[in-house]
Amino acid sequence: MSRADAISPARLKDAAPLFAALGDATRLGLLVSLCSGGPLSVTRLSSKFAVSRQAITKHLDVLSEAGLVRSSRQGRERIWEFEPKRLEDAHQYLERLSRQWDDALDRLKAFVE
Amino acid sequence: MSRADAISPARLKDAAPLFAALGDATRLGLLVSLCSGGPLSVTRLSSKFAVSRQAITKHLDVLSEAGLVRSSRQGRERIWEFEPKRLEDAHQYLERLSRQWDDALDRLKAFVE
DNA sequence: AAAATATGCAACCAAGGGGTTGCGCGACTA
DNA sequence: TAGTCGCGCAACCCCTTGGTTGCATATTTT
Repeated sequence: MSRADAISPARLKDAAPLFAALGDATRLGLLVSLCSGGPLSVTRLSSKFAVSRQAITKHLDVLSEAGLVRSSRQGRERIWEFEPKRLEDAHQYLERLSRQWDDALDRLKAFVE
Repeated sequence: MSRADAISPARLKDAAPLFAALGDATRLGLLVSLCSGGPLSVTRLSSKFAVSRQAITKHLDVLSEAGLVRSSRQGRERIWEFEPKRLEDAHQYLERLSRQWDDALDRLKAFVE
């Protein structure tokens, strides 16, 4: 058990933009909407927030770039939907960190005894 | 099981700065260092990265503001250490999101049948 | 065909972020 | 007492970000 793999710099560079995408209240709100409300169009999403449609589009682009969301054209609408895979990545990354912390504590404990 | 609590806007506003703090490769690197390497001083941390000591100080301030790290004075040095509680918050937040997603899928499934 | 709707694209703007350099000051060390 | 070491503070810089408005374009709807 435990004894986590070291966190490589490459993995850091991968994880940072992912967390950065999550680091905005509006974007988190969008994720929540898409998560629990199913696929939605841009304007329908915009109506839930206090900023312009274009601003929402930019946020969706950021989320898309991070792989947290996916879009498809349907007639004159663009429909956005949640993409759970990348969220799992973020999850795993946090776990890796806290596991590393636990290991360090274990080592310290072993050293004291 | 499941049927997650709704994610309140208040919680969004709390989570966003936390993820934002994690959204930078250098800061993630600092966390990894403090996580597995134990408490360290600013200059000692700086030596591990390609940027100036002052830049590292700024990053540490951001992490501290987010509650991910804690500092204390020791002689002429300032020692920084990892603070696991907030990381747990981030972790829980992600779980809440994915649980909400799973619930939505369950509802859809139930509807189809 | 005309009107309405949904989106895309571009320009622009203010603020914040990540980085630097320079300097001053308190705290150890020789 | 000098010197060195570790930090903090402030000013400055450039680029990114989150936001806006205005207009063009494609797709329905009437």
